[in-house]
Amino acid sequence: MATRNPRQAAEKRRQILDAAVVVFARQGFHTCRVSDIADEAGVAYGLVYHYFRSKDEVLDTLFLERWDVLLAAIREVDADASLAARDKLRAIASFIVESYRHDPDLMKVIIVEVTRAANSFGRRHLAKIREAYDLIAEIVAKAQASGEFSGAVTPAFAALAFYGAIEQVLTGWIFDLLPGAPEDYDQAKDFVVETICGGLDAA
Amino acid sequence: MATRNPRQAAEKRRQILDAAVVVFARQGFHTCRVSDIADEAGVAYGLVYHYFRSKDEVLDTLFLERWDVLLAAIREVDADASLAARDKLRAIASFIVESYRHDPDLMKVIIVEVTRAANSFGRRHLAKIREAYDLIAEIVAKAQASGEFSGAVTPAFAALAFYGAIEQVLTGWIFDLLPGAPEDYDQAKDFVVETICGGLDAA
DNA sequence: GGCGAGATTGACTCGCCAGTCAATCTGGGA
DNA sequence: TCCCAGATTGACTGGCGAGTCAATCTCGCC
Repeated sequence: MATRNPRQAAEKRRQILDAAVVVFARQGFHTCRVSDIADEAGVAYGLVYHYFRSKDEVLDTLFLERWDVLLAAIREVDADASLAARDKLRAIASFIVESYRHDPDLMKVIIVEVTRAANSFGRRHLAKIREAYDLIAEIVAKAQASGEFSGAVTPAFAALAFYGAIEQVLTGWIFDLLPGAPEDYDQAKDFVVETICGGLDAA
Repeated sequence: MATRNPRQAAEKRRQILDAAVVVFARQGFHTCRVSDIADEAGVAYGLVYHYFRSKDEVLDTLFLERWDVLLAAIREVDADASLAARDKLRAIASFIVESYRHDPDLMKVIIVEVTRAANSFGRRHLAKIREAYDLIAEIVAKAQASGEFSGAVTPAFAALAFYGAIEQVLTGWIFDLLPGAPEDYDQAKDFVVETICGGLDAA
């Protein structure tokens, strides 16, 4: 075989994906040109099309890669029977916030260009996004059955409110609507859980 | 003056705006062509540019018109000293849900194309959108000062969670993630307030 | 009845950029 | 050393659609 080391090919592909994250985060998916990605990656224009069928596929890849990690994390949390529902939600909130802390550009791209892009990409990945809602709803449903949560609200609704609150906070950080210092990250995890589980009402 | 009845000009303009709502809701802002708007309005292509400087300005106009109504509604609710904070939030949730019931296409366009379009239009109108968050945060802050709400969470955070929950529910209706029958609309108002104020925890 | 300001028309221009492709390079195997 | 599959290059094309503009129409006024 005359194929170059397949490791190197994978690295080039990765290099393009990483460059895409930077460019998408900086300029937005629709505003940037494919040549911007190639330039950022230090690679010729055409090579992007050697590794990906289209500009769309680059973003799809970034999203699916990361979202599958998120889904796996939620499933793992849910499987831990020793955790109360409140702690499970805490763990999920924590995972998402830590994802943002670890790679804010990637999370920005996923939220801004996919999750919140209800037309273009959000619509295409609706089923995938919905999986996360459903998993969270399942946790709520079990907690309601066991009496840990009240049954005043449907699980589907609770899941939407929970996920919506987290996403809104990340969006707040992304667009400087909310202070985003390191200590705010940890506080946010508590705030989300406290608000959704405990409510705003005085005790 | 040789100007045609200014009433008729205003009506033509309105006609174009209404057509734009239909087209944007159906096809999305980026996917539709200006000629689609003109066709839907039963008007020549060029006339759109007689009344609006650009395609963007059409959407800007739709958003600002409606958002100002929302801001006015929130201010009015807030000004009513006889209302508890919980009731104020209930009234705001109700107003938004009723807006959706009354004109789902318009609300879809505003949410999908502006409010959640964090890059393009969402960014342009960030300050305007933020006004709503700030108004809600103010209500929370006063309730915390009076002891109605606990101080466990910052007002800015509570406002984001509250607004995020409502928007997520509307998004759920828009994309059929959540049942959207008439009775669900009224239930949703209670759910949002119940979740944010009362929390999921069993009493 | 005829004038003219503004309304209305729609064919056309023009820039942009995703995607193509033929040419060139490179490195591992024989 | 030579060969060639696959990697890499970047100039080029093709289509699309926003915005322009000169021509035409319409209606209120004198």
